[in-house]
Amino acid sequence: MNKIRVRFAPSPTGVLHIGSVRTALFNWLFARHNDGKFLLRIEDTDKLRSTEENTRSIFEILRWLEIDWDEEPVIQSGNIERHKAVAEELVTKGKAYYCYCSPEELAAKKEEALKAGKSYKYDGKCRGCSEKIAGTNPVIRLKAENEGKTTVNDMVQGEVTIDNSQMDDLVLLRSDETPTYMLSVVVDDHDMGVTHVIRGDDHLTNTFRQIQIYRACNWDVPKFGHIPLIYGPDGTKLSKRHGAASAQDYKMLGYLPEAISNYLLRLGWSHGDDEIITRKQAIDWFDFDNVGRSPSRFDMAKLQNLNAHYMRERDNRSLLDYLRPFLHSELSAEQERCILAGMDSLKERAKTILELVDAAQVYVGAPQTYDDACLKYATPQHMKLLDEVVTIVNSVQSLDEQDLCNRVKELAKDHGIKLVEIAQAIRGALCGHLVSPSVFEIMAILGREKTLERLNAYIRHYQK
RNA sequence: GUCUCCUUCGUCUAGGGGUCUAGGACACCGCCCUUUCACGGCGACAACACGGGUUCAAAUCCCGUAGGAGACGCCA
Repeated sequence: MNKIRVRFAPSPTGVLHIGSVRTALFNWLFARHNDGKFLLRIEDTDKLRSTEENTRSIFEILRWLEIDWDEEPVIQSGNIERHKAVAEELVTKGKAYYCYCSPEELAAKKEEALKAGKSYKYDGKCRGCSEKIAGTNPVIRLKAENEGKTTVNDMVQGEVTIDNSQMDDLVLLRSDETPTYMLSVVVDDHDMGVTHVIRGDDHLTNTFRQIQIYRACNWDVPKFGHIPLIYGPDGTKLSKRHGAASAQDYKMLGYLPEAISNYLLRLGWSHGDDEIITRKQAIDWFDFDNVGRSPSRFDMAKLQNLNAHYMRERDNRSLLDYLRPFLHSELSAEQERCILAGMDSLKERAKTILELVDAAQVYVGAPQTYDDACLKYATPQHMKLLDEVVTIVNSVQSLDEQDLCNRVKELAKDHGIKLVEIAQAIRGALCGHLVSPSVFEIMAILGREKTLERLNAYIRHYQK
């Protein structure tokens, strides 16, 4: 029995689109589920737009998402001679031919066809040319079958049939003797022993062209699975202008890889009512029967929700390591101690690492400014209360969250006011704004010295 | 324009002829918890695109219509 072999074949002409990441994930899950191989191929034949840096970032982001590959990645540009040889062989076998039509000539015909309201298709003028005339630069075109119909049994889309009269004599080899994408994919997929081609929906119609190449070469045609594209909230293809479209973008926005994976998996695939799905479950459950055929829209709010979930699930130490690169400076041992101590409460309030970074500022340093909202808790009466809080902080033996809470509650009671009045004033002093974990927890973590500094600074600031 | 695909709550989806007065999740709204914000708990709102068939019975099958998307390169 032949083992399943799938591949992910990005072109390094930019960063990885989030839709490509999903394609990679589906390929990977399919391979792992079936105990097959997941291969990588870098389609760098567009030399002008492909860069080393993009290739590196693709590897990096896949590793980050824990999508590992099984064999040495294939670099497509290394196979150009092979592609060329295949094209020439097809000419000798009478399956392809040299075409001497100039681009201008073709453009004119195309325009004419368009004007007449007809769809353009190469007219096959050079179909008889099996010889290469010395000193010329013809392209090689495939002699497409245009009788009958071709049906693909797609793993996602089901049976798709096209009339072969639609088929075009596509270019296999350009006039500069470089292979076209159509030729390269087919040859490489064949040479790599790819059994299942899983890719974006946008390739569905290309599939029929590629099948023709497989047939001309007399090669086994792999199975195909075309997964629907991901759209933005407005229903058009997700792109940069929707805010973030690449995996890198989401990484920088502070999303965890496991959240992105989980979200992408559920976008277009389902397993009953399950929403939170571990890697292991994903591998166990993944199959193409449950991949939807309709395109889906990217929903940032749901991603955030999942991210919040996975942040709460992460242990505090790993979260601390995670937020380091987002910080402006190195953390001191003391700052680390505080953040770690307060992490349980911090992570519960953050949906992204970026938000966690903001929330952690309480433990990085004293507030530089105070939000206007603090004004509400900066009246002379509040200052008097804070003076008493200072007294409490000075008088207790050590700062304990529960103990502080009890004492301040007592204080509120004595003054006949609600706890919130004092708590918010303290919060303003500690954080510079009015949203944070428990102020008593913060005081206990910060310790007496820093707590007093911040309380006094606040009092001084508003007493002027 | 031609070809191909798609169409269940705002969004992601469950559903594969009767168990659907259509289930879950996110978002939104309300309540509870509460020192703020979150978390958590409870609840509300909310969908089978439309029109024809087939059938005792259709969200589920068939055919149209409309809308959306993708492909039509010597880009990948």
